[in-house]
Amino acid sequence: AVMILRSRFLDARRKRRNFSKQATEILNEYFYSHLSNPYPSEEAKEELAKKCSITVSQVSNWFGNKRIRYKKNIGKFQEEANLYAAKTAVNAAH
Amino acid sequence: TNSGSCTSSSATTKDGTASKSSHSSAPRTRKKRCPYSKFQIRELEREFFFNVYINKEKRLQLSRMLNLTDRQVKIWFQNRRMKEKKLSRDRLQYFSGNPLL
DNA sequence: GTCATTTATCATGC
DNA sequence: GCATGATAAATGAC
Repeated sequence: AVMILRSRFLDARRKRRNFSKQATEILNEYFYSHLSNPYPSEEAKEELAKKCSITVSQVSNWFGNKRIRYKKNIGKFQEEANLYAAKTAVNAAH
Repeated sequence: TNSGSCTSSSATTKDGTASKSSHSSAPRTRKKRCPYSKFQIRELEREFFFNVYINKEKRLQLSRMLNLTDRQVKIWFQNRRMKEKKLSRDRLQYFSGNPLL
């Protein structure tokens, strides 16, 4: 039984599973509303992790990947950026 | 799988003193990340298992054997310790909320 | 020394 | 076939 858990843990790490739609939504909202400084504090990471039902490490991974991939091709993310910019604007109005 | 593309030499030749020039901002090109070979990893892991912190002496010896710089070996051990710490954290989290225990 | 990070690479999802 | 999450070298703050 222990061996089963152990092996399950070992391959559960690199086996990739996409995050839920809601989780990606939450992460993107934070990223594009902090585009000038997309570096969440440790506390912010914990809160995001809780809201997204993922680990803090996964939040760090997501922001690391997002920052570099956004920087490398801003044009590709322009549409996405506008989308979330509008979304946060609406939220602010409420 | 990768062979000779990354082995030693590239930036190590005479490092530094290139001072010459590159005026003001010398954003010295970040060394390209080159994955280590299976053999290099095996030897590094062997030594890590033996001792999580490596001597300067063994470090030099190992770097020569693996055709890496001392700095690379030093950095590898630092990263490896961080990996071990993260593995511990993940194990704890993974097995903590487990219904079968 | 640790540790967050950058960057390229790896492995998978679809 | 790329998008995406995780990991592996490399840097820099402290």
